[in-house]
Amino acid sequence: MDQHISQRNLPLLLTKARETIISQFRPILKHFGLTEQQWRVLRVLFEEGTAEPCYLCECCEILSPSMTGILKRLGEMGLIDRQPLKGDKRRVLISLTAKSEQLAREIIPLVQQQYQLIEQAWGSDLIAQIYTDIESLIELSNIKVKPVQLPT
Amino acid sequence: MDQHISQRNLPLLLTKARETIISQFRPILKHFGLTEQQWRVLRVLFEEGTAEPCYLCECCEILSPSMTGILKRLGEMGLIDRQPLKGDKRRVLISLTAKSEQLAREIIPLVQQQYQLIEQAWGSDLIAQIYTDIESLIELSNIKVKPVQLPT
DNA sequence: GTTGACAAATTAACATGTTAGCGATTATAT
DNA sequence: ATATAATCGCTAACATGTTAATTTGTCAAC
Repeated sequence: MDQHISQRNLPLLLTKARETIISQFRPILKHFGLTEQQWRVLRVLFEEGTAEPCYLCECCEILSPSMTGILKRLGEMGLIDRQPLKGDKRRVLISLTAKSEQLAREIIPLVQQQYQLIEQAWGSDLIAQIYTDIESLIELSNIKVKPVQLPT
Repeated sequence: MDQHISQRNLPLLLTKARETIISQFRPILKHFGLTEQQWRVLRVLFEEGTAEPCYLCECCEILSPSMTGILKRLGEMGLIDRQPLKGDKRRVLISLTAKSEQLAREIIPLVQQQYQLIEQAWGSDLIAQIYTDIESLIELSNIKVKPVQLPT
C-alpha cells in the first residue's frame, strides 16, 4: 500500500527537515558567535521586551535545566540582564542589554533575507504549506492520544 | 500581509512538531531502557541487517562524534556486535545481537500501534500531508540556496 | 500561624549535538 | 613508486537535551 509503512519515522523525518532549514542559517549565527538556542532566546526577548525564564522555555521549546545554562552564558556574554520581580522572590525578569538589542537589529534582517533566498530557490508554496501543516499539527496535539498498552 | 512575518521561525516550528510526535513514543522506549537515538540505530540495523557507522549516521541524522558514543553504549549493553571489514582497516560492520533482534521484534509492533492511535486521534489525512510535504522539502534541499551576504 | 500542596529555578548525572582537529588507512594523480 | 588528497573513525571541548531530585518561595486549607 505504502512504501513507507515499514520505515515510517516521523520524528526522524522532522529532524531531517529541520536540519535542512537550520543549516541555511547556521553561517549567520556563527558569524555573530551565537548558538541556535541562544538566538531563539534573544529573538523572543527582542519581540517581547522582557520575559520570565519559564515563558522563554515555552516559547523556545527549551527545557528548564537547559535554559538555566543558556541564560547563564548569555549573562556572561553581556547579552541579557536579570532583575528580580517584586512580590515573588522566586521569579526573575530577563531583558536584552543595549549590546544585544543592537545585535538583534543586525541579525534579524539577515535572517529575513535568507528566508527570501530559500523561497527563491525552493519555492514559497511548499514552505507555506509546511507552515500550515505543522501549525495544524501543533494545535491538534491538544487532543490527547491514548497510549499503547505496554507489556508487563 | 502575514501574521507570521515577524515571528516566522521554521526550525523552531519543526522542533515543536517533532516534540509533539516523539512524546507519544517516549514511554515505549523508556519502558525498554532505550534512548530515541539508540532506537533509531537499532531500527536501521533491524531493517538492513548490517551497516557501517557512516551509513548509520546518514540514515539516523546523527553526527559521527555522537555516533561513536551511541555505538559504544549499545555495545556495552550487549545490543550490537562489531566486526572489522576485510580489505579496509578503517571500516567496521555493525550488526544486531540475538538480544537486540528480539528486542526490536517486541518494540516494532508497539510503535506501529501507537502510530495507529495517533492517526485515530488526530486524523490520518494531516499526518499523510505532513509526510508528503516534509519529503518534498528534503528532496528539494538538493537545490543549493544562495547564502546571504554577511557584513564584514 | 502552621501544615501541606504547589510553583520556579536550580543542581546532578548522563546522553547527545556541534565544531575542530587528529591518526591511521586508502585512493588518486603524477 | 611516491607524494597528495580524501575517507573513516575517533578524541577533545563545549553547549544542549533529558530525567530525577533538590531548594526556595508562594499559596491555600485548616
